[in-house]
Amino acid sequence: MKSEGMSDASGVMTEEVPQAIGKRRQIRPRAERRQQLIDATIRCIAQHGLSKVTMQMVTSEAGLSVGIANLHFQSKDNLLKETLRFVAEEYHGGQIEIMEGSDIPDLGERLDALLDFQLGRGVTQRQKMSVWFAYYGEAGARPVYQKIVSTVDRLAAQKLETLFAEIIQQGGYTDVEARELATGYSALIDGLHLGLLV
Amino acid sequence: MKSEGMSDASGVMTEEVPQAIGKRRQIRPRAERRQQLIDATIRCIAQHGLSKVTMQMVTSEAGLSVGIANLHFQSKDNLLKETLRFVAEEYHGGQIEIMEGSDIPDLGERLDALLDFQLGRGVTQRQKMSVWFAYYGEAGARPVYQKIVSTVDRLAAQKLETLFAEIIQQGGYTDVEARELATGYSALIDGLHLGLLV
DNA sequence: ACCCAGAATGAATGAATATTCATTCTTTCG
DNA sequence: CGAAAGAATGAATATTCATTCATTCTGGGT
Repeated sequence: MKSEGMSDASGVMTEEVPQAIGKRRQIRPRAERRQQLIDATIRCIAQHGLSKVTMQMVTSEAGLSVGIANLHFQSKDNLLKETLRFVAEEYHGGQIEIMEGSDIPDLGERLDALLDFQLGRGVTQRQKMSVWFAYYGEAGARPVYQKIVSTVDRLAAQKLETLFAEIIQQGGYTDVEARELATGYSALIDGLHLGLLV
Repeated sequence: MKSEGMSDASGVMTEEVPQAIGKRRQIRPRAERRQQLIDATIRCIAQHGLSKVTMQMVTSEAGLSVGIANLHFQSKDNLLKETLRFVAEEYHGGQIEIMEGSDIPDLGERLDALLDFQLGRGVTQRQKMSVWFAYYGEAGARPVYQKIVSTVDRLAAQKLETLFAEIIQQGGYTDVEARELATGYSALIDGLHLGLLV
């Protein structure tokens, strides 16, 4: 090892390197840095594709140094896994909150709110969707991803089925199975999202 | 450069390496080798995921030497691009053939045949689907993929809309838009495929 | 003011992997 | 048969990238 005491070897021009103004090293709590890195990862996946993401890319997108991702996430694999977990939980968490939220009493309106949430646009939403499908593409080959996605997926499907069941009961409809309705609805939404990506 | 004339430096034990019996070098036409490599690529993507595929992996899956992929496809990127093109064209080509095939006169039956084709199982079909979605995940970030997919997609959508229009006319239905029906149908099928992957 | 725990940095390292190309092998055609 | 064309091989090379870790820095506690 031994790294030649260089930095500032000149003794002159010790002006902190003029570059980007006020870029002092900042110390922040662990949780905050983790989130910062996950957000950067999402943007990178959306912009370059899961298979082209590198640690350099993510850390510089976050405005931090290369080593920091390993410091907080141990490995690249783990960073990607945690990023998927975050997106999955946020997406499905949002849905579940709407579905069981008692702040919207009318069931029909609740369904509308759900649709709004699922199809609502905005850069962020679009980026999250890119990430979501990037992982879907790898899920077949990676049990870890599959587990994360399916766990959270199943829960949302459950809630959706319940919502449909309530609507069916309240409206006195017949000839409709809540289960099938929920499956079809989910598939339709997923398919529409896919269409938006291309 | 300069490669030190070594090979067989020992001078003894020059027994052709007994390994796998009868593995003589085979010379085949360009087109055949290309297809062989594309098929191997599909299997590799389905099994390991797009981001983990390596040239070693693909060529050895094909039972050939490392260099051959670059010989026939110039680069890895190109091999992947051509693989996507193949899957896209096969999948949509199959659909289109069914939709405009005059060998099934009844329109309803034709729709059934389409469904069969789209949801029909089998290892191969499943592998192709994995590949399909792996690329979808990257499509947002890669104009090249997006172009291939959307071109072929648009064509199939067109044909599907026509089929629905015919059915609507023949059945004398009203209150239905062929365009919307086609969009919904496609989204539903895509969504169901996604569900199958997890 | 001084200390130090822990946060952050980034040059260096090494492993993984795409690509090249000199050489070897097959087949075809005169 | 002999030579030429070009297909195939795989060791060597070049590149890209994750990961490590010695060093530097920061801010709170005394």
